[in-house]
Amino acid sequence: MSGPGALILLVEDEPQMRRFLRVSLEGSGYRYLEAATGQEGLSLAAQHRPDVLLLDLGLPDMDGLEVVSRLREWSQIPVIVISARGQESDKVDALDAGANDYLTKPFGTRELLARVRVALRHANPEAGEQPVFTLGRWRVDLAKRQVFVEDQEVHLTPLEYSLFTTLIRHAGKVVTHRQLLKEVWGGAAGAQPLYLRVYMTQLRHKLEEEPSRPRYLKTEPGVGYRLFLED
Amino acid sequence: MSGPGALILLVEDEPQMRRFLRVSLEGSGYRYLEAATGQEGLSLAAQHRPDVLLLDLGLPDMDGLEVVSRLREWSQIPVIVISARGQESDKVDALDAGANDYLTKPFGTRELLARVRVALRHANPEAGEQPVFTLGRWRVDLAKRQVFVEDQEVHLTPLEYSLFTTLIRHAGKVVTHRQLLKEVWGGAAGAQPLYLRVYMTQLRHKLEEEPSRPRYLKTEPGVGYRLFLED
DNA sequence: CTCCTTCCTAACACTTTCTTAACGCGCCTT
DNA sequence: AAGGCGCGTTAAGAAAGTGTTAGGAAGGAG
Repeated sequence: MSGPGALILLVEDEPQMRRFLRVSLEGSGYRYLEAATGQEGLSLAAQHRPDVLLLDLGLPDMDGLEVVSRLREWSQIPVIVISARGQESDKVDALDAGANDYLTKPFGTRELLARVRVALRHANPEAGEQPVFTLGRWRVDLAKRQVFVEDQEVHLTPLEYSLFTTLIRHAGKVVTHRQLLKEVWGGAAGAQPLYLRVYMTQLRHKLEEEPSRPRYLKTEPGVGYRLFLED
Repeated sequence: MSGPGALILLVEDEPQMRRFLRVSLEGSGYRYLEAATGQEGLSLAAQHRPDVLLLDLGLPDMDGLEVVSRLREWSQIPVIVISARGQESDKVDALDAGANDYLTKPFGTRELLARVRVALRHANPEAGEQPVFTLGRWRVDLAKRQVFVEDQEVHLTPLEYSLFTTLIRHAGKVVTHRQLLKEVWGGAAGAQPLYLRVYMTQLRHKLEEEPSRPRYLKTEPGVGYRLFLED
């Protein structure tokens, strides 16, 4: 997760500051977690693997620097330190302990958010493994929006692709007619079960070896369709 | 190269500041390069691939922000901006343009060095970035903004070039209409899908052998466009 | 100011995709 | 065995999306 919806963990003991940052971060579309102590912060970081950690140095239970170095024992999560201490030696120590950035209070919200964006940008230079779905002779590269059968690319129209990936998302499970129509054609009205039959036929012709006796794109009579995982 | 011996490029027009930083950096064991203008800085960056770039925003020949975004067209080299301007909006703009850090003059040497160490620590292990992209008969020098077909230079207008390099950045993947309009025309409103059709036509005429049956600049109907990598 | 480049816009031809209808087949019920 | 039902299949028209061209507006350079 790198764009909006990224998870930010704030470790800060001052309630007023927490409330302020919470509003700023949630208002910018980030998911948000908070801890009031270093112990709690480390434990939450381990549990939830946030995308960025905002760390106040002045914590009651342990030194902020220790939080950073403990975290760095197992994680490369970007850490932005926010601190009232503006001494150069404080900054140097924090940065050398493993922090990625150091912001002195008071600071502007917009600068903080910009630095969070930098951290997120840096966090995954496409580190996230590309989502590729494979099944039998099929390979689907969700990122590139490409479908291969026996390493031969097959072109799918937008609706075909949408229908197919919807089944992939629910791979193995039955997806009802209603659910498919909703997810592929959008909640709007007008979508008829007939569409499903037409497009399932087309998908089978493009993807199945024997379209008339499908191996993976199975019909569940009276209920819906299912992408069969077993062989 | 990431530890001592790393190469630092300083882009700064003020001789006094240059001398000062040179002493600090060389004294810390870094290899050192300098440029007095944005143009020279970009060119040196392309030639020598420094591990970190220190950039003064107040350059005589071009805006510092433009240096960053030009650089980001082909390189992920960490950029630390050093500037006399301390306004929050300056910081936000620079960071959003692609800078990794922002330091306001005057600053302490030790803090600068600590931030350089952070940048180096972060340095991309995946050094595979090339300022030159080649595909079939095409060669694109991202640093110099030059495009060649069969070693013959082809002139692209700014928008054509931007559209082309956007597709290159996402080479192989489908780029949606929305995304292209956002990245090429800027988030602002008014951008219409019609623009894409017009400029794709022009690109194809300038770059493709058979513009009406493109080999690389493919359309994904209803979705977007894709720079096709396979043959 | 004029020339030149680049960008935006509109019109029209064309292609792909979507929707719709008709028909065939097998299964179950009566 | 006949009829109803659900699903698969096919094809054709409608709709949506795309390619192409050209001309005028806007902006910058000399």
